[in-house]
Amino acid sequence: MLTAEFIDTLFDAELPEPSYWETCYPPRDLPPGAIVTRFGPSPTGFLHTGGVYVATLGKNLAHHSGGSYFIRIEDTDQAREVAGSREQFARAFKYFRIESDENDSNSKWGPYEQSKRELIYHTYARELLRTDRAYPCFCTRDELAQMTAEQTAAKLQTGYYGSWARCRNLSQTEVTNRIQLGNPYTIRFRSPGDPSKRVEFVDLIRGRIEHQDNVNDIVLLKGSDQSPRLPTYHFAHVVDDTLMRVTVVLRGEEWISSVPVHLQLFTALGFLPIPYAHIAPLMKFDGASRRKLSKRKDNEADVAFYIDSGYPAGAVLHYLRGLANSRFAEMTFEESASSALSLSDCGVAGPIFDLVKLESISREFIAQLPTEEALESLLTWSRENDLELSEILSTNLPLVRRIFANERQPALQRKDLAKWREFRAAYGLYFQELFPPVSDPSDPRFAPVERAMVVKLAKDFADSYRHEEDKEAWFEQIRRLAAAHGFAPTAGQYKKNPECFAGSISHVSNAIRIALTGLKQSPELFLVAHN
RNA sequence: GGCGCAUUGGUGUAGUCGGCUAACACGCUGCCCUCUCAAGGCAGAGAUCACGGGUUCGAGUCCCGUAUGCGCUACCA
Repeated sequence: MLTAEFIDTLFDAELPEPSYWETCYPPRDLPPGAIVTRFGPSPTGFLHTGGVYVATLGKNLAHHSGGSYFIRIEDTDQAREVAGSREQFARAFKYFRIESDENDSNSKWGPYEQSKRELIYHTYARELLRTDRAYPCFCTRDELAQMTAEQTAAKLQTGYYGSWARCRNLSQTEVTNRIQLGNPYTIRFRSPGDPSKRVEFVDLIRGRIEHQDNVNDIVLLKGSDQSPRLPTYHFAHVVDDTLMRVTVVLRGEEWISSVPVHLQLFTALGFLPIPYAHIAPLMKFDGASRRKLSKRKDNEADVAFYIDSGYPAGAVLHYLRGLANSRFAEMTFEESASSALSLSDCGVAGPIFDLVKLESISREFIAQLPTEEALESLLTWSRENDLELSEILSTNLPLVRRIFANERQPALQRKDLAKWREFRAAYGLYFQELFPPVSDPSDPRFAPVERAMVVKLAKDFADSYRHEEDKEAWFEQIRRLAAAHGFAPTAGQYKKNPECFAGSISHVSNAIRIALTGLKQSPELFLVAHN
């Protein structure tokens, strides 16, 4: 066992005692039952859809209980950090309304980046050394890899335990010597685990879970040759969530296996364990099998996919809530946005993230959006993702407003847009800049109406055109036009006696449609003509 | 290999103490409406509730086993 004096030489002489941090971070003054949750993304790339999933649930939980939700950047792996991810995160947090309630300037429980909490971890690491619950380990990565290979070859459990834990009982003299030689070292936890023991704990989503006890002497503090000298996830989780006074740890189910270690750490540090809620990960089909939605393989795993395509946040969030708990899927958008999540009602199997379903929800979402909100949403999206469209829209604002008022009025429920990126294809016909007019009467799109007929129809339509304000009256002139050229004036008549006519009214209106819009499909011609 | 978690139509789920002729939404097919596309209306196909045992008058539901999938087994989170 190392002496207290020796242990202190391993750390900064000014390093505070635990009592200091504990007074810095008192429990929050919150109503009874209030829940504090946190979301801890790592800046190792883009924000994962699963991150938004967990974050929005955590925020819901906190807010509906009168508690607090915060984001803590878990940047303890400096080697894997990707430049620019923090900016990407900020954009995504804003878009999906999962911004932190707390930050370094409005709260005393910060800092909210783990790399800035270095001293806190050091204090507690020193504390564990002092009580002999931790020890310095000089094993190199190569040695560790070698050890794992041997264990695998011998079909033994891999890890740093038992006789494999070579640095577990180093004498103070050995430790001193190796430090003087300049050997870098980590601080490892002296696990009190008993391999024959099983631990039991209650998960807020899954109920009782049983697990083999942890026997691994996991790393607490990473290499002494690094600066800042940061903790592993396990250690940071226990220290931070305790000091930051988190009351429910909501995280992915991949952490279930680590709970025994975490429980040991809470005990070793004299902390009270925090209730866990392990949520199933979003899945994805890959051929016949399913797998976790992957950052590498699936572009819908990157939240930028939704932002750039212009899926409204409200639609995505609604879908995500429904995935977690199907009760939400049955609700209206307003209800689901304002209802409290119940952890025990959450599913335990990883749901398949289905883009088709999202599109359906998103179409409905955009369709029910009040005109002004839809307009605002479209303009915001185009400003950031389609500058050309943005300019066309802003120079034609009255027209855009009219289109939205006529076509996008919620009562019509025209569900033709799942995302704003589709606006060009669906509504470009209203903007001269966005479609090439069809002027060639032999254009194949007019088929089966023949060239000569196209010319006649177009000429007559233009010559006799009257801008009627009533929809039926307006379309009546198309019917007259059709009848004048031997086409059936209604689809019903053509259907009954196709041999009596040159064609159906639909052929005529299609010819007009194409001439007018360049498209084979469009909203009602009456609306086209009036915008 | 060890350990954990999961498994209800194509997809997501509901199915509280066993009473199921297994429900809802999306998707799919057909019809109706209709100037086209949507939307809407109507109808339909699609599930021996992963498999095998057991308990029971009765099992999607309880128990045991198997399979499959996912995860953990890192100085990644």
